[in-house]
Amino acid sequence: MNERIKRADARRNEESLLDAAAAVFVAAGVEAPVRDIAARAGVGTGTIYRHFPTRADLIVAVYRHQVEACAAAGPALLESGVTPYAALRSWIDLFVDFLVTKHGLAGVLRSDQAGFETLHAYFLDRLVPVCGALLAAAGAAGQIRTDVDAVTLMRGVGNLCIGAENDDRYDARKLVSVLIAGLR
Amino acid sequence: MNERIKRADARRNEESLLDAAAAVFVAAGVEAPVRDIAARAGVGTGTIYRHFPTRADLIVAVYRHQVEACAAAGPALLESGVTPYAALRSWIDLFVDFLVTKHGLAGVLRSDQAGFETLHAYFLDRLVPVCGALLAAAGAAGQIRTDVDAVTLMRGVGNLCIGAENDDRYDARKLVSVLIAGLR
DNA sequence: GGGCAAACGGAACAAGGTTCCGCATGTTGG
DNA sequence: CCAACATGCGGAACCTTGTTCCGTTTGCCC
Repeated sequence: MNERIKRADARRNEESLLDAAAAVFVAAGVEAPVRDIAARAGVGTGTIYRHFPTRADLIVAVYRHQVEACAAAGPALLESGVTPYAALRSWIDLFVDFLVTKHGLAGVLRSDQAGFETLHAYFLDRLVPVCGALLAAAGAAGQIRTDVDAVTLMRGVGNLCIGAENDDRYDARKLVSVLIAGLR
Repeated sequence: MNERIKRADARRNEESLLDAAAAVFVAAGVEAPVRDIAARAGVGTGTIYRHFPTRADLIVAVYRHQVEACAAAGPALLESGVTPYAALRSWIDLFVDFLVTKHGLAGVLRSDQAGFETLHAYFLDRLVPVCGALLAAAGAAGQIRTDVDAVTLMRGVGNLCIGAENDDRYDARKLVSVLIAGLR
């Protein structure tokens, strides 16, 4: 049972939708209405739901590449020769950069609204193991306390990034760096 | 121009609404629908809006006492004889306890949805100066770095508390304590 | 008791996510 | 090349939730 062959128009539409969604997310944030994305892609709303069962799945699809890149960066940093703590710090920076530049993503990540479990689960499943490896290495090297687990740290960092974009009195990056400093 | 005298039924309804809202918030979280609160109080939805111009105002009214108590605790802690850093830490603990026990409050605090500016503004206006005093004292005593301002710290702590209630893999209190440790 | 401003209830509206279904259109066997 | 039909499409309709509006009710004061 390999993947079903889709009709050509269906594949084209899926493509358009991903492009449109990416553009709208940049312009209006991740919380942009589904109708706007459909309009931008030149399709009906029903078409979105045939390709992506829920808004969250669309978001996951749009950012999948970047999440994968972030996940891949973890092991690479660990093997790059710097200390485990420095690797952890750099990796967290990557993650924060990713979140902070995606208008509203962090906010929607923590949302417990129905339908966002997919999004949440994907991020956690993909990134927690990577973070865990970095934490374990730094812990084993005696550079940080060992009583903070990867899930908690990832969610904490994600939470700190919420709202970072529309308030210049709030400096998420600095707070994250304070938090990581507190791990020592 | 002292406050207008309200009709007896109006006063009674405002009372019922506050009670009902408090009860519903405990049972179903701060994000419970306005209609549920109205039903519980035995009034129409219009009545809510006559007393509280928006959902956020109702939330503020319900928690005003506790916020005031938290604000008052700041100066008290500073004068209690412990070091400024210990006072800061204790005060943050109070704030975290407050947030973590109010299902969904932290999340809504962060929300940039229209209509929640009131809520946001109230919390910040009331608590930031208190936090600022504690930070300044600890900074002057040379116990912490001085490049993190009160607004940022308050929002960071608030953010860390988001989602603390429905996920036992996430330990908001521990993260906050790591963050405060990172201030040293 | 009567008049009137204050307050009320809940229907109606707006906005956003999601579902549904009649119609259109690729695809494929002949 | 054509016809048959499964696949996919559009967008109206539905649901939930915040908010507004307005005809009706009710407390207060004389």
